[in-house]
Amino acid sequence: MNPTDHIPPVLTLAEAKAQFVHTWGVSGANWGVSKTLAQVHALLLVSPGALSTEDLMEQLKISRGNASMTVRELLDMGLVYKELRPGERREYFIAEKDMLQVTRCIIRVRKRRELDQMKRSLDQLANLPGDPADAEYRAFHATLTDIQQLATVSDKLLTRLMQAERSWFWDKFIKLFT
Amino acid sequence: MNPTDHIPPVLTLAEAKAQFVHTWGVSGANWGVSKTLAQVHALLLVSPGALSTEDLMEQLKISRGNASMTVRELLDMGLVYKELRPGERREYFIAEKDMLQVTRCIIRVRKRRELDQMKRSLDQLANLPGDPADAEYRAFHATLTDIQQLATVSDKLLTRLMQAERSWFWDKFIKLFT
DNA sequence: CACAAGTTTCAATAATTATTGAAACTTGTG
DNA sequence: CACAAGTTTCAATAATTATTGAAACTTGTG
Repeated sequence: MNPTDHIPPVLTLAEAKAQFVHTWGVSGANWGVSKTLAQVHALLLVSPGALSTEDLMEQLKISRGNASMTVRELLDMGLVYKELRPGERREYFIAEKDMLQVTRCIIRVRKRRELDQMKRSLDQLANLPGDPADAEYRAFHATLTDIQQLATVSDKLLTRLMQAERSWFWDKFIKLFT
Repeated sequence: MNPTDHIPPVLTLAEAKAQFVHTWGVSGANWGVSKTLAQVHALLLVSPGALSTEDLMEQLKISRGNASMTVRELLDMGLVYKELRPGERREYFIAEKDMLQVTRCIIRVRKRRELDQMKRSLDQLANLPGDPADAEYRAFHATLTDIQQLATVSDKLLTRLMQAERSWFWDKFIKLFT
């Protein structure tokens, strides 16, 4: 009896990939993107080569329209690239595999959606005139200013993280926290 | 003509508060909590005193059930406290006004929902055995390891931010980025 | 320019998530 | 313990968001 015979792999590679796609899909829903978007991203991340719309439809069992729109959104986010093959009409897609780049894209997209928009509304409100002698006004204004300051700090932190070079900020963080 | 006569306040305090509640509600939706939850939080943040369920229902035009569940969720998150008044059945609620505390609560809740759960699933997958001679397996494993490392760094960063004392980490960040 | 092989759009529909409101429950008091 | 004054639960419904799939569109080629 071969000594490795009795240690069967728990999952085949294909099964592990499928599970990753599933997991990433669930996580995506928690992150505020659609399950399909996360799954398409996951599938492209673990596929060595580029995939066509047809491949995505088939492997994830989604419609052509869904595949088309989702892929376009991933292209907009910068998480996926088009791969054109000479002499072929069909478009292929390949994921950005460098996790530093992926992180940057995700931070950029989420910052825009979650922070920038709020900041714009707050700036407007915080500058409103009011009677500085009115205690209620002062309280309101103080709360708003606090929130604004927080938003500003978060903004700058995220901007730095986004621009970080692997060599500098990133390594610094890894060293600090690993 | 008094020189200030022709500069009427653009909004009254009440209007500004209403607008803040609205803004915070819209932002809340982008942050992955329900609009109502964000609005209740906003209203409590800008109210000098504590409010009852009845007050919330009336001011935000929401049902009793909604108010009750939303307030409980905010209590669970640690963003809102109960205020009990001797001799009264009715419960009043007051928001945590210290923005450092508020930030901690939000980080904690979001980390749990968005990161911790994903990390658990990933850890399981990344430890799967496979044939190290298989290039496809190595690629898959490398991607997973990268993601895992990223998740770990994010986790530690957020944990630090969460435990940060105003005097230390917080000021450091403010200085670094303001 | 007609056609083949694709992609994109978008109205209809399905799936999901949030909200209502009435009934059940809780708790303090005479 | 009966009642008053609240709170909570949860099934039904409303609102929102995601998905489908067919029609319109695009683009390269004989």
